[in-house]
Amino acid sequence: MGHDWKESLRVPGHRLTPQRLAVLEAIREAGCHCTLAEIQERLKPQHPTLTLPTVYRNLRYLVNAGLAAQTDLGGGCHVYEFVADKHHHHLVCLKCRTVIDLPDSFLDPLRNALRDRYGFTPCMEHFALFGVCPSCEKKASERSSDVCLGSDG
Amino acid sequence: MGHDWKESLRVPGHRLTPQRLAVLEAIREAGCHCTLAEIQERLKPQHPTLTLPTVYRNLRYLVNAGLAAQTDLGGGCHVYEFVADKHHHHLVCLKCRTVIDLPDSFLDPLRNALRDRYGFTPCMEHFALFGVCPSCEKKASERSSDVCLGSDG
DNA sequence: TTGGATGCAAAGATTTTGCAGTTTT
DNA sequence: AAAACTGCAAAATCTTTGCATCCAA
Repeated sequence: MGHDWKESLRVPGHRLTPQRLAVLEAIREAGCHCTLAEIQERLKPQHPTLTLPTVYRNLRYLVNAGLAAQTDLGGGCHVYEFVADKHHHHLVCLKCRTVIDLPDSFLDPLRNALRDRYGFTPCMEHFALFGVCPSCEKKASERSSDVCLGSDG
Repeated sequence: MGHDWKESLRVPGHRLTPQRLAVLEAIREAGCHCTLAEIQERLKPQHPTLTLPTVYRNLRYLVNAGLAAQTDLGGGCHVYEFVADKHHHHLVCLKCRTVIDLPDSFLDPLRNALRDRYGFTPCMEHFALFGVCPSCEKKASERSSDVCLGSDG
Protein backbone atom coordinates (compact mmCIF):
# COMPACT_ATOMS: atom_id res chain seq x y z
CA MET A 1 0.00 0.00 0.00
CA GLY A 2 2.85 2.40 -0.72
CA HIS A 3 1.93 6.05 -1.00
CA ASP A 4 5.50 6.69 -2.08
CA TRP A 5 4.63 9.42 -4.52
CA LYS A 6 3.66 11.68 -1.64
CA GLU A 7 7.15 11.29 -0.26
CA SER A 8 8.64 12.32 -3.57
CA LEU A 9 7.05 15.72 -2.94
CA ARG A 10 8.89 16.14 0.34
CA VAL A 11 11.93 17.73 -1.21
CA PRO A 12 14.15 20.32 0.48
CA GLY A 13 13.19 23.71 -0.89
CA HIS A 14 9.62 22.65 -1.60
CA ARG A 15 6.55 22.25 0.56
CA LEU A 16 3.85 19.68 0.64
CA THR A 17 0.72 21.76 1.03
CA PRO A 18 -2.84 20.41 1.32
CA GLN A 19 -3.66 22.07 -2.01
CA ARG A 20 -0.77 20.43 -3.79
CA LEU A 21 -1.72 17.08 -2.38
CA ALA A 22 -5.34 17.67 -3.35
CA VAL A 23 -4.44 18.34 -6.97
CA LEU A 24 -2.32 15.21 -7.03
CA GLU A 25 -5.11 13.14 -5.52
CA ALA A 26 -7.62 14.61 -7.95
CA ILE A 27 -5.80 13.45 -11.04
CA ARG A 28 -4.83 10.20 -9.40
CA GLU A 29 -8.43 9.35 -8.51
CA ALA A 30 -9.67 10.46 -11.90
CA GLY A 31 -7.55 7.69 -13.33
CA CYS A 32 -7.52 9.22 -16.78
CA HIS A 33 -6.69 12.41 -18.60
CA CYS A 34 -8.71 15.35 -17.30
CA THR A 35 -9.13 18.98 -18.21
CA LEU A 36 -8.83 21.89 -15.81
CA ALA A 37 -12.61 22.04 -15.57
CA GLU A 38 -12.79 18.39 -14.59
CA ILE A 39 -10.05 18.78 -12.02
CA GLN A 40 -11.79 21.77 -10.47
CA GLU A 41 -15.09 19.90 -10.44
CA ARG A 42 -13.41 17.11 -8.55
CA LEU A 43 -11.77 19.47 -6.06
CA LYS A 44 -14.79 21.65 -5.37
CA PRO A 45 -16.49 19.52 -2.69
CA GLN A 46 -13.45 19.01 -0.48
CA HIS A 47 -11.52 22.17 -1.35
CA PRO A 48 -13.94 24.92 -2.31
CA THR A 49 -11.37 27.66 -1.80
CA LEU A 50 -8.77 26.20 -4.14
CA THR A 51 -8.17 28.69 -6.93
CA LEU A 52 -7.39 28.31 -10.60
CA PRO A 53 -3.85 29.73 -10.48
CA THR A 54 -3.04 27.35 -7.67
CA VAL A 55 -4.27 24.39 -9.68
CA TYR A 56 -2.22 25.49 -12.66
CA ARG A 57 0.87 26.08 -10.58
CA ASN A 58 0.59 22.73 -8.90
CA LEU A 59 -0.03 20.91 -12.13
CA ARG A 60 3.09 22.46 -13.58
CA TYR A 61 4.96 21.50 -10.45
CA LEU A 62 3.72 17.93 -10.61
CA VAL A 63 4.63 17.65 -14.27
CA ASN A 64 8.15 18.83 -13.46
CA ALA A 65 8.27 16.39 -10.57
CA GLY A 66 7.37 13.56 -12.95
CA LEU A 67 4.13 12.74 -11.15
CA ALA A 68 1.82 14.14 -13.80
CA ALA A 69 1.78 14.35 -17.57
CA GLN A 70 0.47 17.16 -19.72
CA THR A 71 -0.92 16.34 -23.14
CA ASP A 72 -2.74 18.10 -25.95
CA LEU A 73 -5.58 15.89 -27.09
CA GLY A 74 -6.84 18.52 -29.50
CA GLY A 75 -9.71 19.71 -27.34
CA GLY A 76 -8.47 23.28 -27.10
CA CYS A 77 -6.86 22.85 -23.71
CA HIS A 78 -4.30 20.64 -22.11
CA VAL A 79 -5.25 17.50 -20.26
CA TYR A 80 -3.40 16.16 -17.26
CA GLU A 81 -3.07 12.75 -15.78
CA PHE A 82 -1.38 10.98 -12.96
CA VAL A 83 1.77 9.18 -14.01
CA ALA A 84 1.50 5.77 -12.46
CA ASP A 85 4.01 2.98 -12.73
CA LYS A 86 1.96 1.61 -15.58
CA HIS A 87 1.88 4.20 -18.31
CA HIS A 88 -0.72 4.09 -20.98
CA HIS A 89 -1.31 6.19 -24.06
CA HIS A 90 -4.04 7.57 -26.22
CA LEU A 91 -5.33 6.98 -29.70
CA VAL A 92 -7.53 9.99 -30.42
CA CYS A 93 -10.06 9.82 -33.24
CA LEU A 94 -10.01 13.05 -35.23
CA LYS A 95 -13.61 12.56 -36.35
CA CYS A 96 -15.51 11.55 -33.22
CA ARG A 97 -12.95 12.41 -30.51
CA THR A 98 -13.12 8.90 -29.10
CA VAL A 99 -10.03 8.04 -27.08
CA ILE A 100 -8.68 4.50 -27.14
CA ASP A 101 -6.21 3.56 -24.43
CA LEU A 102 -3.00 1.96 -25.54
CA PRO A 103 -0.93 -0.13 -23.11
CA ASP A 104 2.63 0.98 -22.58
CA SER A 105 4.17 -2.26 -23.78
CA PHE A 106 2.83 -1.54 -27.23
CA LEU A 107 5.43 1.17 -27.61
CA ASP A 108 8.46 -0.78 -26.52
CA PRO A 109 9.66 -1.50 -30.06
CA LEU A 110 9.47 2.19 -30.97
CA ARG A 111 11.11 3.18 -27.72
CA ASN A 112 14.03 0.85 -28.29
CA ALA A 113 14.41 1.91 -31.89
CA LEU A 114 14.54 5.58 -30.92
CA ARG A 115 17.16 4.93 -28.30
CA ASP A 116 19.29 2.78 -30.59
CA ARG A 117 19.11 5.02 -33.61
CA TYR A 118 18.95 8.55 -32.15
CA GLY A 119 20.02 8.24 -28.54
CA PHE A 120 16.70 9.87 -27.77
CA THR A 121 14.97 8.91 -24.54
CA PRO A 122 11.27 9.39 -25.08
CA CYS A 123 8.97 10.42 -22.23
CA MET A 124 6.20 8.15 -23.29
CA GLU A 125 3.74 9.34 -20.67
CA HIS A 126 3.36 12.37 -22.91
CA PHE A 127 2.16 10.26 -25.78
CA ALA A 128 -0.96 10.91 -27.85
CA LEU A 129 -1.60 9.74 -31.37
CA PHE A 130 -4.27 11.12 -33.68
CA GLY A 131 -6.04 9.28 -36.42
CA VAL A 132 -9.27 7.57 -37.38
CA CYS A 133 -10.94 4.96 -35.20
CA PRO A 134 -12.33 1.71 -36.64
CA SER A 135 -15.93 2.91 -36.37
CA CYS A 136 -15.32 6.17 -38.28
CA GLU A 137 -13.14 4.35 -40.78
CA LYS A 138 -16.04 2.04 -41.51
CA LYS A 139 -18.50 4.91 -41.89
CA ALA A 140 -16.13 6.67 -44.26
CA SER A 141 -15.72 3.66 -46.50
CA GLU A 142 -19.51 3.21 -46.69
CA ARG A 143 -19.94 6.70 -48.06
CA SER A 144 -17.66 6.18 -51.03
CA SER A 145 -17.55 9.83 -52.11
CA ASP A 146 -16.80 11.85 -49.05
CA VAL A 147 -15.29 15.24 -49.66
CA CYS A 148 -13.91 16.17 -46.30
CA LEU A 149 -13.54 19.94 -46.18
CA GLY A 150 -14.93 21.48 -43.07
CA SER A 151 -16.65 24.85 -43.18
CA ASP A 152 -15.18 27.68 -41.23
CA GLY A 153 -16.60 30.84 -39.69
CA MET B 1 6.40 19.83 -61.37
CA GLY B 2 2.90 19.02 -60.18
CA HIS B 3 1.21 21.79 -58.22
CA ASP B 4 -1.63 19.34 -57.65
CA TRP B 5 -2.32 20.51 -54.13
CA LYS B 6 -3.63 23.81 -55.43
CA GLU B 7 -6.20 21.93 -57.44
CA SER B 8 -7.33 20.07 -54.38
CA LEU B 9 -8.51 23.43 -53.07
CA ARG B 10 -10.78 23.98 -56.07
CA VAL B 11 -13.74 22.19 -54.54
CA PRO B 12 -17.37 23.05 -55.21
CA GLY B 13 -18.65 25.10 -52.30
CA HIS B 14 -15.22 26.48 -51.53
CA ARG B 15 -13.15 29.24 -53.07
CA LEU B 16 -9.50 29.55 -53.84
CA THR B 17 -8.62 33.04 -52.66
CA PRO B 18 -5.21 34.69 -52.87
CA GLN B 19 -5.08 34.73 -49.07
CA ARG B 20 -5.75 31.03 -48.79
CA LEU B 21 -3.13 30.28 -51.36
CA ALA B 22 -0.70 32.58 -49.62
CA VAL B 23 -1.09 30.76 -46.31
CA LEU B 24 -0.58 27.45 -48.05
CA GLU B 25 2.53 28.72 -49.82
CA ALA B 26 3.86 30.17 -46.59
CA ILE B 27 3.88 26.87 -44.73
CA ARG B 28 4.99 25.01 -47.84
CA GLU B 29 8.00 27.27 -48.36
CA ALA B 30 8.83 27.26 -44.67
CA GLY B 31 9.40 23.54 -45.05
CA CYS B 32 9.03 22.91 -41.35
CA HIS B 33 6.71 23.48 -38.46
CA CYS B 34 6.01 27.15 -37.91
CA THR B 35 4.13 29.22 -35.38
CA LEU B 36 1.55 31.85 -36.21
CA ALA B 37 4.14 34.54 -35.68
CA GLU B 38 6.47 32.89 -38.16
CA ILE B 39 3.72 32.48 -40.72
CA GLN B 40 2.73 36.12 -40.40
CA GLU B 41 6.35 37.16 -40.70
CA ARG B 42 6.60 35.22 -43.92
CA LEU B 43 3.37 36.67 -45.29
CA LYS B 44 4.03 40.28 -44.38
CA PRO B 45 6.13 41.33 -47.40
CA GLN B 46 3.80 40.01 -50.08
CA HIS B 47 0.49 40.27 -48.23
CA PRO B 48 0.69 43.08 -45.71
CA THR B 49 -3.10 43.29 -45.34
CA LEU B 50 -3.60 39.64 -44.43
CA THR B 51 -5.12 39.49 -40.95
CA LEU B 52 -4.74 37.11 -38.07
CA PRO B 53 -8.28 35.68 -38.17
CA THR B 54 -7.85 34.97 -41.86
CA VAL B 55 -4.64 33.10 -41.23
CA TYR B 56 -6.27 31.07 -38.49
CA ARG B 57 -9.33 30.32 -40.58
CA ASN B 58 -7.27 29.23 -43.53
CA LEU B 59 -4.98 27.10 -41.43
CA ARG B 60 -7.99 25.32 -40.00
CA TYR B 61 -9.35 24.91 -43.50
CA LEU B 62 -6.06 23.50 -44.77
CA VAL B 63 -5.84 21.09 -41.86
CA ASN B 64 -9.33 19.83 -42.68
CA ALA B 65 -8.36 19.58 -46.32
CA GLY B 66 -5.41 17.41 -45.36
CA LEU B 67 -2.84 19.86 -46.72
CA ALA B 68 -1.58 21.04 -43.36
CA ALA B 69 -0.94 19.50 -39.98
CA GLN B 70 -1.41 21.11 -36.60
CA THR B 71 0.80 20.01 -33.73
CA ASP B 72 1.49 21.01 -30.16
CA LEU B 73 5.23 21.06 -29.63
CA GLY B 74 4.86 22.39 -26.12
CA GLY B 75 5.78 25.97 -26.94
CA GLY B 76 2.48 27.42 -25.77
CA CYS B 77 0.96 27.63 -29.21
CA HIS B 78 0.26 25.28 -32.07
CA VAL B 79 2.65 24.85 -34.95
CA TYR B 80 1.60 24.16 -38.49
CA GLU B 81 3.30 22.54 -41.40
CA PHE B 82 2.68 21.61 -44.97
CA VAL B 83 1.78 17.98 -45.42
CA ALA B 84 3.93 16.79 -48.26
CA ASP B 85 4.05 13.34 -49.74
CA LYS B 86 7.02 12.61 -47.53
CA HIS B 87 5.92 12.97 -43.94
CA HIS B 88 8.40 13.42 -41.20
CA HIS B 89 8.03 13.70 -37.47
CA HIS B 90 9.52 15.39 -34.45
CA LEU B 91 11.48 14.37 -31.42
CA VAL B 92 11.24 17.32 -29.05
CA CYS B 93 13.70 17.64 -26.21
CA LEU B 94 11.91 18.70 -23.04
CA LYS B 95 15.06 20.25 -21.63
CA CYS B 96 16.54 22.29 -24.47
CA ARG B 97 13.60 22.32 -26.91
CA THR B 98 15.78 20.93 -29.69
CA VAL B 99 13.72 19.27 -32.40
CA ILE B 100 15.10 16.20 -34.16
CA ASP B 101 13.43 15.19 -37.40
CA LEU B 102 12.35 11.60 -37.73
CA PRO B 103 11.76 10.05 -41.16
CA ASP B 104 8.34 8.61 -41.77
CA SER B 105 9.57 5.12 -42.43
CA PHE B 106 10.71 4.90 -38.85
CA LEU B 107 7.10 4.64 -37.78
CA ASP B 108 5.98 1.93 -40.14
CA PRO B 109 6.22 -0.84 -37.56
CA LEU B 110 4.09 1.12 -35.11
CA ARG B 111 1.65 2.07 -37.83
CA ASN B 112 1.15 -1.52 -38.87
CA ALA B 113 0.83 -2.73 -35.31
CA LEU B 114 -1.86 -0.16 -34.57
CA ARG B 115 -3.81 -1.11 -37.64
CA ASP B 116 -3.53 -4.82 -36.96
CA ARG B 117 -4.32 -4.69 -33.29
CA TYR B 118 -6.81 -1.80 -32.99
CA GLY B 119 -8.06 -1.11 -36.49
CA PHE B 120 -6.83 2.42 -35.83
CA THR B 121 -5.52 4.41 -38.79
CA PRO B 122 -3.04 6.91 -37.43
CA CYS B 123 -2.56 10.30 -39.07
CA MET B 124 1.16 10.31 -38.65
CA GLU B 125 1.66 13.80 -39.96
CA HIS B 126 0.37 14.89 -36.55
CA PHE B 127 3.18 13.15 -34.74
CA ALA B 128 5.37 14.67 -32.08
CA LEU B 129 7.25 12.84 -29.40
CA PHE B 130 8.71 14.41 -26.28
CA GLY B 131 11.72 13.25 -24.38
CA VAL B 132 15.37 13.93 -23.70
CA CYS B 133 17.90 14.40 -26.48
CA PRO B 134 21.33 12.72 -26.39
CA SER B 135 23.10 15.94 -25.45
CA CYS B 136 20.86 16.66 -22.45
CA GLU B 137 20.93 13.02 -21.44
CA LYS B 138 24.70 13.22 -21.31
CA LYS B 139 24.65 16.43 -19.27
CA ALA B 140 22.20 14.87 -16.83
CA SER B 141 24.32 11.77 -16.26
CA GLU B 142 27.40 13.92 -15.63
CA ARG B 143 25.64 15.70 -12.78
CA SER B 144 24.92 12.53 -10.86
CA SER B 145 22.66 14.14 -8.27
CA ASP B 146 20.15 16.20 -10.17
CA VAL B 147 16.91 16.91 -8.39
CA CYS B 148 14.67 18.07 -11.16
CA LEU B 149 11.87 20.09 -9.60
CA GLY B 150 11.25 23.34 -11.36
CA SER B 151 10.29 26.42 -9.43
CA ASP B 152 6.98 28.04 -10.14
CA GLY B 153 5.59 31.54 -9.82
C1' DT C 1 11.66 32.37 11.45
C1' DT C 2 11.91 31.89 6.58
C1' DG C 3 10.78 31.69 2.07
C1' DG C 4 7.76 28.70 -0.54
C1' DA C 5 2.78 28.53 -1.55
C1' DT C 6 -1.82 30.46 -1.70
C1' DG C 7 -5.58 33.62 -3.05
C1' DC C 8 -7.13 37.44 -5.34
C1' DA C 9 -7.29 40.34 -9.10
C1' DA C 10 -5.60 41.54 -13.18
C1' DA C 11 -3.12 40.87 -17.23
C1' DG C 12 -1.19 38.13 -21.17
C1' DA C 13 -1.59 35.15 -24.91
C1' DT C 14 -3.73 32.41 -28.19
C1' DT C 15 -7.66 31.55 -30.78
C1' DT C 16 -12.52 32.43 -32.10
C1' DT C 17 -16.70 35.03 -33.55
C1' DG C 18 -20.07 38.72 -35.51
C1' DC C 19 -20.87 41.40 -39.14
C1' DA C 20 -20.52 44.51 -43.06
C1' DG C 21 -18.34 44.64 -47.24
C1' DT C 22 -15.64 42.35 -50.93
C1' DT C 23 -14.55 38.84 -54.22
C1' DT C 24 -14.61 34.24 -56.37
C1' DT C 25 -17.40 31.27 -59.05
C1' DA D 1 -26.26 37.06 -58.52
C1' DA D 2 -25.17 34.01 -54.78
C1' DA D 3 -22.51 32.65 -51.25
C1' DA D 4 -17.91 32.08 -49.55
C1' DC D 5 -14.27 34.74 -47.75
C1' DT D 6 -11.91 38.84 -45.83
C1' DG D 7 -10.95 42.49 -42.59
C1' DC D 8 -11.92 44.79 -38.54
C1' DA D 9 -13.07 44.86 -33.89
C1' DA D 10 -14.31 42.66 -30.11
C1' DA D 11 -14.79 38.67 -27.39
C1' DA D 12 -13.99 34.09 -25.49
C1' DT D 13 -10.63 30.90 -23.64
C1' DC D 14 -6.88 29.22 -21.56
C1' DT D 15 -2.95 30.33 -18.82
C1' DT D 16 0.25 33.25 -16.32
C1' DT D 17 1.84 36.94 -13.12
C1' DG D 18 2.25 40.51 -9.11
C1' DC D 19 1.71 41.02 -4.63
C1' DA D 20 0.10 40.79 0.10
C1' DT D 21 -0.86 37.16 3.21
C1' DC D 22 -0.45 32.64 5.04
C1' DC D 23 1.62 28.46 6.46
C1' DA D 24 4.82 24.23 6.18
C1' DA D 25 9.39 23.15 7.64
